[in-house]
Amino acid sequence: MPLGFPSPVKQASIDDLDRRSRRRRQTIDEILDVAHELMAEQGVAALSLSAVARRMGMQPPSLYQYFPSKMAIYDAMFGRGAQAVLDVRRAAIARKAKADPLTRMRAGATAMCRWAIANPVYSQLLFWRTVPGFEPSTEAFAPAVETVAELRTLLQAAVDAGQLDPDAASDDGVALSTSLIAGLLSQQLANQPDVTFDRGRFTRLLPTVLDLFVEHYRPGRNS
Amino acid sequence: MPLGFPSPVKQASIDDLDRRSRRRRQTIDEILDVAHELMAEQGVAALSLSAVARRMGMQPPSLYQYFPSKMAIYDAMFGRGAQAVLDVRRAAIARKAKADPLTRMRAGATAMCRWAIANPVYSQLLFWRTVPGFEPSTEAFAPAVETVAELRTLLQAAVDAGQLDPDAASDDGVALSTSLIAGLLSQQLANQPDVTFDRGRFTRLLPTVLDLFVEHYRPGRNS
DNA sequence: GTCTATACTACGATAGAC
DNA sequence: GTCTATCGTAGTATAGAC
Repeated sequence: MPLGFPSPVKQASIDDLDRRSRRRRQTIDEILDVAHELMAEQGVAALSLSAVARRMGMQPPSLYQYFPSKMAIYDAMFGRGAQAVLDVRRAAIARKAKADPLTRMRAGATAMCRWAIANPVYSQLLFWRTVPGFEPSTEAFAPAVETVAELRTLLQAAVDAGQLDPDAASDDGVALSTSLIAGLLSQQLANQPDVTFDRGRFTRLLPTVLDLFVEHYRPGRNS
Repeated sequence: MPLGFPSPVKQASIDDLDRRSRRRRQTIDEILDVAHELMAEQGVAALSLSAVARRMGMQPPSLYQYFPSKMAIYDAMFGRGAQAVLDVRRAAIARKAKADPLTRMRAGATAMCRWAIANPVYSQLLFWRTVPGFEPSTEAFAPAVETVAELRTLLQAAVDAGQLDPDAASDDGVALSTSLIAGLLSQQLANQPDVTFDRGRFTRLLPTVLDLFVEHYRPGRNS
C-alpha cells in the first residue's frame, strides 16, 4: 500500500469493534428472547428456526450467523436459564447476608422456586430436559453445577452453626433438598401451569417442605 | 333375497365380529407398543406417524383407521399409562391387604415409583405433560383422578386408625405426598434417566421421604 | 382395511450473490 | 451480515382405487 494515501478501506477502530460486537450480542439476545416467546406459546419442544426468523423479520439462513444449529439455541437458552437461577438465588441470599444459614437457605429456595414458576419455559429446559435430541453442553451446565455447590456450602454452614445435623450437607442431604423443591415445581407446573407461585396449590407448601427438611436434620436427632 | 339360496355374502356371525374386533384391538395395541418404542428411542415429543407406520410395515394412511390424529395416539398412551399406574398401585396395596393403612400407603407409593422409573416414557407423558399441543382428554385422565382419590382414601384410613393426624387427608396432605414422590421421580428421570429405581441417587431416598411425611403428620403433633 | 398417490406444509441447513 | 434460491427431507392428513 503506497504511503501518503489514506486507506480506502475504513480502518476498524476499537470503537468499531465494540459497536459491532455489541450489535452482535444484541442480535443474539433478541434471538433468544424471541425463541423464549415462541416456546412459551407453542411448547418448548416445538421451537422452529423459521418461526424465530419470521418474527424477527429475518430470513432463516441469517440465523446461522449467530447459532450453528437449532440445538445451539437450546443450549444457549439452557445456559441463560441456569445462570439466571444462580443469580436469583445468590441475590436472595445476599439480601439476608446477616441472617443465619438456615434463613439464607430458605430465602434462596424461595427465590429460586418463585423464579421457576414465573419462568416455566426455562424450568422445563433446566429441570425436565424433555427436548428430543438435546443435551446441555458442559459450559451451559456449569452454572447449574455451581448452584448445587453453593447449596452444599450453605448446608455446611448450617451444620457448622449447629442448626443442622452433619448429614444434611452430605450427598443425600443435597439430593433430598433439591428433590423436595423439584417436587413442588413439578406438580405445580404440570397441574396448574398458569397459577402464580403465591396461589399455587403446590408451591404454597414450600415453607412446610422446608420445615420437613430442617426437622429431619435437626441436630442430635438420631435419624 | 330368495329363500333356499345360501347367501353368497358370508354371514357375519358373532364369532366373526369377535375375531374382527379382537384383531382390531390387537392392531391398536401394536400401534401403541411401537409408538412407545419410538418415543423411548427418539424422545416423547418426537413421535412421528410415518415412523410408526414404517416400523409396523404399514403405510402411514392406514393408521388413520385406528386413530384420527397423532394427538389421539398420545391420548391413548396417556390413558394406558394412567391405568397402569392405578393397577400397579392397587396390586401392591392388595398384596398388603391385612397390613395397617400406613404400610399399605408405603407399598403403594413404592410400587408406583418403581413403575414410573421403569417406564420413563409414560412418566413424562403423565407427570410432566411436555408434548406441545397435547392435553389429555377427560376419559384418558380418569384413572389418574381415581388414583388420587384412592390415595386420599388410604390417608383417611390411616387417620381413622390413629396413625396420622386428620390434616394428612386434607387437600394439602394429598398435595404434599404426591409432591414428595414427584420430586424424587423428577430428579431421578432428569439427572439419572438410565439408572434403576434401586440404584438411583434420588429414588433411593423414597423411604426417607415417606418417613418425613409420616413424621410431619404424626398424631398429636401440633404442626 | 389396506394400499397408492398426493396435497400441502413445513423444516433444518447450505451455497453463493450482493 | 443479509439476502435469494434451493436442497433434501420430513411431516400430517385426505381422496379414492382395490
